[in-house]
Parts: sequence; structure tokens; C-alpha cells
Amino acid sequence: MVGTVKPRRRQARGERRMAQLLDAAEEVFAAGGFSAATTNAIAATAGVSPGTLYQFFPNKESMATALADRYVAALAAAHDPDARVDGVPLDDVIDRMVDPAIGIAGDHRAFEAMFRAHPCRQLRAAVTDNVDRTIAARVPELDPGRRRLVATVVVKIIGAVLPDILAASGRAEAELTAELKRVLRAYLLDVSD
Amino acid sequence: MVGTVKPRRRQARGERRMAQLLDAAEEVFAAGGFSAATTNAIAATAGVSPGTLYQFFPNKESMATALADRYVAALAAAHDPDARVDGVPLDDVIDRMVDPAIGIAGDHRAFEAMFRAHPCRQLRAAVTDNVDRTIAARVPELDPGRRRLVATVVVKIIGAVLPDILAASGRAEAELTAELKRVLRAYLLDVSD
Amino acid sequence: MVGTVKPRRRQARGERRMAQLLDAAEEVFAAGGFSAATTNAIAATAGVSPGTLYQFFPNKESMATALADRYVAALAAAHDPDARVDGVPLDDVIDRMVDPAIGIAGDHRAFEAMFRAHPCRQLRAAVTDNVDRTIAARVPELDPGRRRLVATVVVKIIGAVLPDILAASGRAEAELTAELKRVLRAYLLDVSD
Amino acid sequence: MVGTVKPRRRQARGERRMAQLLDAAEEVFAAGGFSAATTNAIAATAGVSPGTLYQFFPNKESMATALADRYVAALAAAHDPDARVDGVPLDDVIDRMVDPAIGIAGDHRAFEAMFRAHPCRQLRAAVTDNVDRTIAARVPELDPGRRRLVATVVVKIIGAVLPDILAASGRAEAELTAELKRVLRAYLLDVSD
DNA sequence: GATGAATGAGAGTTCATTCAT
DNA sequence: CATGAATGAACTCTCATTCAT
Repeated sequence: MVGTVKPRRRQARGERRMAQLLDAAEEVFAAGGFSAATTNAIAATAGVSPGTLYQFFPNKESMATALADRYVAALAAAHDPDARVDGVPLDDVIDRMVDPAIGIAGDHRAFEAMFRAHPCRQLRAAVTDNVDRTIAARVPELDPGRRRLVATVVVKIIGAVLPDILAASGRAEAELTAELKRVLRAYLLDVSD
Repeated sequence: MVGTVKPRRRQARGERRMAQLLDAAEEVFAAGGFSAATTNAIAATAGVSPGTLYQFFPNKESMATALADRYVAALAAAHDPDARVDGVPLDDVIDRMVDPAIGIAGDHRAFEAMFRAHPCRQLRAAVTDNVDRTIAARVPELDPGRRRLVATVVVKIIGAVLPDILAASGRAEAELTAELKRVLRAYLLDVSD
Repeated sequence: MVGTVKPRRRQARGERRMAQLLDAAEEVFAAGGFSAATTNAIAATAGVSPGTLYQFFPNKESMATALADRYVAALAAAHDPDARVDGVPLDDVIDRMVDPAIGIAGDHRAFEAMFRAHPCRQLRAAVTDNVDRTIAARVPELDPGRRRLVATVVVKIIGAVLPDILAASGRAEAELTAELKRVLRAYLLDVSD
Repeated sequence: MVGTVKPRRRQARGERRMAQLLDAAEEVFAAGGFSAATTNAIAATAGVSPGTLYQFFPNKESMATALADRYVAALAAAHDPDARVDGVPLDDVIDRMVDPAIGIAGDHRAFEAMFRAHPCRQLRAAVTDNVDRTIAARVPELDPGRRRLVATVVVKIIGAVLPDILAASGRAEAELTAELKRVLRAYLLDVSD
């Protein structure tokens, strides 16, 4: 009777620990990027010992990918790629691509770092998929291969400007964001032809 | 007359070593980026002892900036930003911006890494200046502040796509390059309005 | 009840290691002084890896100050500065100042080295405090400012002669010690006037 | 004919170089003590290359001893130990011991450092000899063995207080100096009995 | 599970000294 | 004589990971 409950408790506790550790990892990765981050620092930030960290994650990389998974989920929640876009103006489509990116990156302090980190391929893939599908909805006649290429480029462009947007604030932030959207609109208009 | 040459002799050996060390640094930086690079590895690659390296460079950072200086020079040689562009078609202007970048990055294996490395602000600045001046020649009526912003964004875009272009080859490389140029053309056309 | 003991276990090992490391540091500092000492040598002497040393001490300096703390404690145990001295003959007072110093320095091989080491201000301060208070008890009418000066000078004198006393042995040691006491007695007699 | 002159020229130049190097060594030793000093720093301060330094001095130690020799000479010039002292008051004798010490140490920035440096035994010996002879003149009936001991102790006392005197200034300097003289007067009075 | 002690290779850098020029 | 390039062992300190408790 008790035995059937305990394992759940344990699992629950374990997942709480993992979340705790990922929170800590987020903080540390955000501060100095993936490779500058220290597993000891992560453990300390989480308030546990290094040994405990390695009970849940086999190595540093796995923490990055786990954190990236979190972001993939947040992305899925924030940005529904299958939303109707064929009727809406292009500017709105672009807003729907850019604004959630800025929002998520703003909310999740290590988003940028993970986006760049080698072990987080999945995150880049997920973002690219989203964009790809959005483009597909907007320009259905586009060849899928070409579309993938366009999506990749769009993601790279967003990824390149995003850090500066996040670092800026006020007018500078708005200007940069507007410029980013201008680039994407011009590009996607060209692609649509 | 002879006296002015003699002192050079000694410096000549030193300058050869510096070049040698920078070559080695280029190789090592290219392989794993700035922070993963090891001064010992650089020295070993150059075939000298660690102490020799430090006779010419006070620290690891200084090697990166020195290497970046090389690239700035190569850039200046490859891409004359004051060349007439007001009469030529936009596509040609873009070719003149993108092709030398690809060329230099292809020739100098650590260009990318240095472009991203923190200590190499100058390189990013130089590239941005070049683009800024090119835009100025093409769209003279553009407000300088706005122009700087556009140049910054253009450089970020090129910097974001460049690694993939360099990593690719054959058809993929050509496609990516074409796509990059398309982005820039669309953007600059929009800016020109 | 048991819970309060358990956590100690782990710290116990650590504190044993710290003591071990300080013992090793004592040996190494004694051999060549603070700055000539090597953290690797200390670790090796303690039979541990360099990393272990840095788990307990953030740097070389901290080992010196920790060692000095040990000596401050030993000093406090050996030399009670508030003991009655106003009734006893001056010679006895001086014995009580000098003999514990020689004793401690003899027992703790790095006492001298730490006494001179820059990071061990505390040790010099503690020794000076002791002497200051002893003088205060013996010559209560002395102005505190002047007394501090006298104490400082007394400590410097002891510190200057001590190394030779420790290095000597037999008759030479006794002679030097006697001479040191003579200096102090003459000085303090003069001060008492 | 010319040949007989040249070697002198060379020697003269050589001695100028040596003096130059010793001046530099003085500065560098004064700044951080013997062991912290760097032969490269000395060479640089002298405005020559490291190789040149090693043409005149076989190693770092030899620079210290050569510098100490300078100080021995300065000492001999400043403090004539065979001057009549038997008729003069003790205070004057002590002034003649202490003031030149302070003077020389003030004039020659590395005096202190050399006084403490291991390789400069001679300097300590010379100072001790001077004091020994001064005591001999003042207290001729003292047993030479005992006198040597007293001289040694006197020198140690001066050496212990000197750094603080030099570091201080104004009232503090005067107070310390007075205190030092008080110690020595009390001690020598005691010894004279 | 959790702890924190332990590891050890290796990081960047220094420096007394030597040697080719 | 003078130069400055060259050496290389050694230094302080770090960190991903493991292991005994």
C-alpha cells in the first residue's frame, strides 16, 4: 500500500530536483554561455552538491539539451505554427514569428545561449520547423526544399539580431525590432513572388 | 645606410616568428574557436615553446586581436568600399559585399571564429564600416544613423549565414549564397525606398 | 539526535584533511618561506592532489593565514597576557614574554616564516597585543599610545633575534636568549622610569 | 698604439654598464625585494637586453652581492668606526651608529632589501663589524666574544626597526627613531656595567 | 538519493638563463 | 659587446567527473 505510493513520491521529488537543477543551469548558462558554465556552479546555484547533479544528468551537455527541451515546449505553447495565416497580412505573420521569439528569449534567460550551444540542435530544429510551417501556410506553393532553406535563413537572421534586441531597451530595442521585421518582410515578399 | 638595415635583421626573425605564431593561432582558433584554443597548442603548432609565444604576445587575447588585424588588412585589400557603386546595378553591389566576405573567410580559416570572438571588436567594426560606406555610396540620401543600423543588420545577416556557406560546398553552397544575396537585395531595395 | 551527528562525519574527513594540509603547509613554508612555497609541493607533502588543496583553501595566501590562526591560538593558550604581573619581578615578566615565544616558534616550524609573511598581519597583531597587555599590567601608568609603540618595538626585537635562537642550540642558544632578555629588561626598565 | 688604449676604453665602458645595471637592480630590488625581482625587469630598467646583463653578472644573486658591495663602500665612507668615541657621551655614540644607517638606507633605495637578502651576507657582516668596532672603542674592556654577540644583537635591532622608520615620516618617524635609540642606549648601558 | 571530498590533467603565464646572430 | 629570440620547467589555479560514505 505504502509501496505503491513511495515510488511516485520519489519520482515527484526527483522531478522537482531536476527542475531545480535546470533552473540553476538556466541561470548559469545565461550568465556566461554554455562552455563557460561550470557544473559546480550549477550545483551550488541549485543548492545541492555536485554529486547530486550527476545523479540526474550524466554530464554538462545533457543539462543543456534538457534545458533546450524546456524551451522547445515553451515555443510550442507560445507559437502555434498551424494557425491560419493565409488570410492575414504579411506583417501580422511576421509579428507572429518575431514577437514570440523575443518574448520567449526574454522570459527564459538562457534561451539565446542554448540556441547557440552546440548540444542544442533540437532547439534550433524546433524553431526552424515552426518557421517552416508558418511559411508553408502562407506560401503553400513554395517548393518544400526551398522552403526549408528559406526557413533556415529566416531563423539565422532572427538569431543574429535577437541578442542585440534583448540587450537593448527603449527606442534602440524598438528600432532594432522594426529593422528585423523589415528584413523579414522584404525577404518573404521576394520569396513569395 | 647600412646601419639602418642591420637592426632589422633581428626584428626580421622575430617578425617571422610572429607570423608563424599567428599562422598557428589561426589554425587552432579555426579548429575550436577562441576560448577553446590553448596557448600551449598554438605554441606547439608553431613548433616553439610556450615561452616564445609570450615573447611576442602578452596573452591569448592579443593573439586574437593581432589575427583580427590581419583580417582587417585583408578586408581592406579585397573590398574597396569607396569604389563607385552609384551607377552599378544593386546585384553587383551586393556581389561586391558578399563575395569578398566569402573569399576572405574561405582563405583565412579563423575569420569566422575571430569575427565572433569577444576581443575582436575591431574586425566587426571594420566589416561594418565597409558595408556602411558601400551603402552610403549606393543610397546617399539615407540618414547616417539609420544607415549605421542597416549596416549593422546587414553584417549580422552575413555573419549568420556565412558559417553555413563555408561549411557547405557545391550546390548547397551556391544555393545558400544565392539565398543570402536575395535577402540582402530585398532588404536594401526596401531601405532605398 | 543522530541527525546532528551525521553531517559532522563528512566535515570530519574534511577537517582532518584541512589539518593535514596545514601540517604540510607548515613544513613547506618552514623550509623556504611563504613565497618560495609551492601549492603543488604542499599538496604533495600532504599526499593529496592539487585540486584537493583548493577544495579547502581558495589560494596560497589563505593557507598562510589559516596557519597563522593556528599560531594565534597556540599563543593564546601558552601566554596568558592578563596574568598578574604587577607583583612579580621584571625578569619573570620577561621570561613570560620570551620563553613562550621561543617555545611556540620551536614547536611550530613555520612560526617564524608566518610571522614575516605579508598575509599574516593577524599573527603580528596578536603577538603585539599580548606584549602590549603584558606591559600594561606591569607599567599601568604608561600612556597607551607610547605603550603600543613600545610593544611594537619589543615585538620587532624578539622577531629579529628569534630566528638565530631557533637556529642555534646548546650554549649559543642560551647565550642569545640571555642577550635578548637583557635587551628587553634594559629597555623596559628605561621605559618604566 | 691604438691597441693599448682600446682595452681601457672597453673596461671603462664595461664599468659604466655595470653601474647602469646596478642602478637598475637597485630600483627593481627596492620595489619588491630580491626574490620578487626579475632579471628581465632589471635589464629593461637599465635599457639593455637580458643577454647584456648576463655578460656582466653570472646570475641574479651576483647582482645582489655587487649591489651590497656598493653599500659596504658607502657605509665605510659614512661611518668611520675608528673615530674617537671613548670621550664622547653614549648618546652621541648611538647617534653615530643609527643616523648613518638611516641616512644610507634612505639614500640607497635597496639597502634594506639587500640587508635582508640571503646572498648579501657581507653587507650584514660589514654593518656588524662597524658596530663591533664602535663598541670596542667605547667599551674596550668587553670580551671580544661577548662584544661580537652584542654587536650582532644591536645590528638585528636596528635592522628590525629600520624599515618602519624608513616607511614612516614626520612625527612617527621621529618617534620611532627616538625609541630605537632608547633601546640601544639602555642596552649598551647595561652591557657597559 | 545525497553529500562533499577527491582527482589529475591541463589551463595561461612567468622567468632565469642560453645562444645564434 | 650587444641583441632579443628561445627555452621549458614550474607556477597558481580550475573543473568535469567519480566515489566512499
